[in-house]
Amino acid sequence: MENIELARILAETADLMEIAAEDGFRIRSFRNAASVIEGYPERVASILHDPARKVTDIPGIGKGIASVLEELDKRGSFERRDLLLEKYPPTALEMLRIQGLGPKTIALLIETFRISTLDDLKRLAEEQKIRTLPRLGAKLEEKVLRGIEQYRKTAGRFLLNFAEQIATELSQYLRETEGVDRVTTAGSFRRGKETVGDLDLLVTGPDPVKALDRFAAHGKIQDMLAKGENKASAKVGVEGIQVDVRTLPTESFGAAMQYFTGSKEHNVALRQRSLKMGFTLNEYGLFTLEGNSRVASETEEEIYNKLGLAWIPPELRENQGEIDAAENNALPVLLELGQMKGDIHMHTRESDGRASLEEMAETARGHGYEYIAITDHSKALAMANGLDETRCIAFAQRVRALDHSALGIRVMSGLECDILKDGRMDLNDEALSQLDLVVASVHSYMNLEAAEMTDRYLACLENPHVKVIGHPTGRVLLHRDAFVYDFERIAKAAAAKGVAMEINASPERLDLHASLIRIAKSKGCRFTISTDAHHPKHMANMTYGVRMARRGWLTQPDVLNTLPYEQFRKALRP
DNA sequence: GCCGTTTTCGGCCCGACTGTTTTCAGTCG
Repeated sequence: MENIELARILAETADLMEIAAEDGFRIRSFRNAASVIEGYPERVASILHDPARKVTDIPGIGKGIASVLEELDKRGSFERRDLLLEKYPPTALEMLRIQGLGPKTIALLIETFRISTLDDLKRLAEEQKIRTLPRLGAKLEEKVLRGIEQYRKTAGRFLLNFAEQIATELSQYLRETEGVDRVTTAGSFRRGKETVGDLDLLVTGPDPVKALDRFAAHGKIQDMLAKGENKASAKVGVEGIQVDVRTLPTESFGAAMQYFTGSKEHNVALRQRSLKMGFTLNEYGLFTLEGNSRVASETEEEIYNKLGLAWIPPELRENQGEIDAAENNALPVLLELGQMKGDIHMHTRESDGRASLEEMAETARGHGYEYIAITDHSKALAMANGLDETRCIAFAQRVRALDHSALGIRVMSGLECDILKDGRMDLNDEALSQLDLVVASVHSYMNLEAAEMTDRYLACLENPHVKVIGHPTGRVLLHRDAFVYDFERIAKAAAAKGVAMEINASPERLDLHASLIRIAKSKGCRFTISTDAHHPKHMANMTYGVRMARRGWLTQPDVLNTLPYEQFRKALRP
């Protein structure tokens, strides 16, 4: 079992334990173990199998969790979890995802009404049964109905990092098939969309059909939906992500890539263009309307070129002006991951990070960065152990003392400072003035009316110490919608003040999303891309932020942290 | 359940909001 799966099962068990009202500290230990394992640089299962090693050497793993891990490794579950699942339906875990419902209410609802599905829950709310229970009322019923709707809207989609893990694993596996040359990912994953509904894998080679048999034999296949000569579909893993594998003759590889990468809108526009030019385009190639002879099919470049277009990077294929740009040779030279010179939003153990500043600096060096900024939370985020003025100043001094010589990389002393309800900063100007970089973020009062939220951001921009707006819309993918406010106005004001907009690269956020990036750019904004890393491992998420920037048509000069250190400092709001 | 020790127990992170209450339990971050 992979680390991420072990982690997921431990975290889910913690959820069930919470519903069962077990000891809070024990629950926290399970959660902590899950997060440690998720971020552990080595395969925990390998340590379990190595008699010379002990999992209890991993901090956060003691005797109890060690035996749980052993049982998990052997049979995929463990006794405590089995007992909990007997008592509560697995859908109880889904109910926890509904905003406004917590473990106590869920336990009460399950015990009182014996409900087991989300539909049952929905019916309870509609029939106004929830309000018959003590301390629960009409407002909660409304909230539950809204919450179920939101949950259903996002179910069946997966985060980019999860999709990437499955795609990488299956591609490597299929590539080992005899007769297979090439396995590539198409679809929304290739376009870098922030969430992915299903994965499309394209297989070519002299004898690609064997790949379908091999796919069907993979241990993670839960449910084989279809399998024929050219295509197989299956639900994969406990999460049930749908994976489609298609086999293709080598000569139609380019056409298939083009066709299955999409988007649908881009392809429709491209096919219309083909018809006008006397061609027809499908997944096998570009053909003449008269005589049906093949014009192009082996590579995407060929197809685009025959249609009078420059090759269009997948991230732009949304029919949002890219076809015109390709026709006029006006496509942007998109930002590349290798151009990033620093990561300037990250946390350490000083607030809610999991590593020391030295460890973060070392990992950043490994990524080849010239500089980083340490931006721990401010005091309003009490649960994250946020810094007050005194701690902030002391920590900044410590960072300064270590910068450069001791850490081998430029380290800026920064802060992710909360924007209070009225737009004031959480820490006073005296403390903020001592810092190299203040990222201002909203973490509270997220449901303000649009006008009030707009005023809040406008007020925040007035503070001269604010250099970057962190995760500007607050969205959490598959979980929480973006804040509602006048984004154009804020973007314009930020551009005028020289405040950069962050593209938060965390796969849970990917905030800003592409259309807002384009709006902000059109208003004159510049950007930073940062991972918001709470663990050294998270610094690798930069790739997702860059993909999002590419979807927003950004080029190297748009992004401040592509600049060398001195220039970066000068480019920040003065 | 983990950890650290003044080492086999006792501490472990908590402030604020919401909706229901009329003093607070549950949820969220």
